[in-house]
Amino acid sequence: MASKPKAIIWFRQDLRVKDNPALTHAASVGEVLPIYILDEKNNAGFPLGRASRWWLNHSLWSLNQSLNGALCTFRGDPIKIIEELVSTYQIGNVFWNRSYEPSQVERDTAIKSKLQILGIKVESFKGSMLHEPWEVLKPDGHPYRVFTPFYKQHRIKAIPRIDTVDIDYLQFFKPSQHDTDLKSLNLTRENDWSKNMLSEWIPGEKGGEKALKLFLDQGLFQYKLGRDFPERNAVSQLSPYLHFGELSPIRVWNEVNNYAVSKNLETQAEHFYRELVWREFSCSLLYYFPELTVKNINKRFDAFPWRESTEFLSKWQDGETGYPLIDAGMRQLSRTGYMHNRVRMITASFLVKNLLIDWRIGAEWFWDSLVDADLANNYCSWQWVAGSGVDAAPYFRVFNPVTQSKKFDSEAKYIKNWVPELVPCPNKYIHDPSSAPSEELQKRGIELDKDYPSAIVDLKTTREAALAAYKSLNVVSQ
DNA sequence: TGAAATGTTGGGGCG
DNA sequence: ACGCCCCAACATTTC
Repeated sequence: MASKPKAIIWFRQDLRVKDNPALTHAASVGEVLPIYILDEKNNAGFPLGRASRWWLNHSLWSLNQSLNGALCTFRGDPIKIIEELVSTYQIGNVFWNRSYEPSQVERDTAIKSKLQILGIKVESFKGSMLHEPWEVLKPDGHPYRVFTPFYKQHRIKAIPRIDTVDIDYLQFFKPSQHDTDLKSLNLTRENDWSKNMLSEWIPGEKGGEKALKLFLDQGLFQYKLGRDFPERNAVSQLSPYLHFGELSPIRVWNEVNNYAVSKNLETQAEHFYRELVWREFSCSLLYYFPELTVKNINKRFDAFPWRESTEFLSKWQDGETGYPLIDAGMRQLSRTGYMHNRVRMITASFLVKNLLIDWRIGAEWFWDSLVDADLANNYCSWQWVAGSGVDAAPYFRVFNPVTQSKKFDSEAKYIKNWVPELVPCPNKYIHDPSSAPSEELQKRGIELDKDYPSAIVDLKTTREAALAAYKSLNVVSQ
């Protein structure tokens, strides 16, 4: 008896049902086996961080719901697992949406050719990017190294169409001989932190839809200027959904575009597109410069005199630097797996330029802590801040956390939210308590180094030291 | 997707 | 009335 043709959809960073071309194609073949493989070996050097594992766990759970419980999860080497599945259950087709990290590209290429030798039909699709790295190149065929021309080139290209599949018509089959339970992945453990995370986030496709609607309602109209203010709800907070592919960038682009056109918000939207294109730019950079996660793109930085200071590092990580905006950001990160974009730049600048700690160490902390931890975005951004990347911030651009605080959190709402011990502090001193006369703080019941740390470094002298260190590299600047 | 130092200008106080 | 100084406020430059 001839059974129906079967297809595997291998979910990776596309944990959604809507606008998922690999799923659509699998559905068109016949019966579908949706799988996810936790491939920890592939992330050599970059094992999933604790925030990522938490998010992934909930996202897979949510995807399984959307697939009526048909999702099968495995851990181990994808080639072995897929090979075994196709031979055990006579599966003729394997589909996935492409990933672009160097180790993923290498792995997927090997899997594709091995399965093809076995006579399996394998096809991969564009599902995570508006345009893939090889679709946005300079006229001479080389990759862009500067954002603005990349952006211009990117923007003139037509945005791809949205793919749709009606989930009710999907027919699944169960691999009866395997343990495919999500729990066996052991991704996360329940504790106080994870409980709090559940009050902050709704991972998964539905949560993504909700976040997108919220952004259209409350963020987009004030995006251009408002996104600089950490206490205003102007940023999209879509990054984790885009990283895990719970929202497709094509859908996000289209929804924002439709809404912006109907409400005359095109200028605001354009600034949001820039951020989407930064994501694509980072993806392209990592694709063409695969070592940027471990090495300075600008080789002159190899001689940089980084300082080893576990004491400063842990104070930065714990949000105990004595600079309230820095501490607010770092505590938001630890507590919620997220930090507002501007505050990311300021905290990163502080680590690299005021504490002179290697950007790779900061990147590693963010990688572990962020729910939107993304290899390309994270490491490109850190190199950008450090000044060691392509098209990076000039080395002399040192953020002053106190000035930034007064400018972008003038009422200290963000600070008070994350550094509650400073709530009684007078507004005049809250951006830099160490500069306050101690009796002024005592009046409000605050004692430095007891209730809140005094500043761990002096901004002026550390800034000068950073400039001197950078100068010693003879980095060419504008 | 800076900040600080330096330069310039112009109004007001004052002799 | 006038020049001089002071010093914001703003602009430019330098790091």
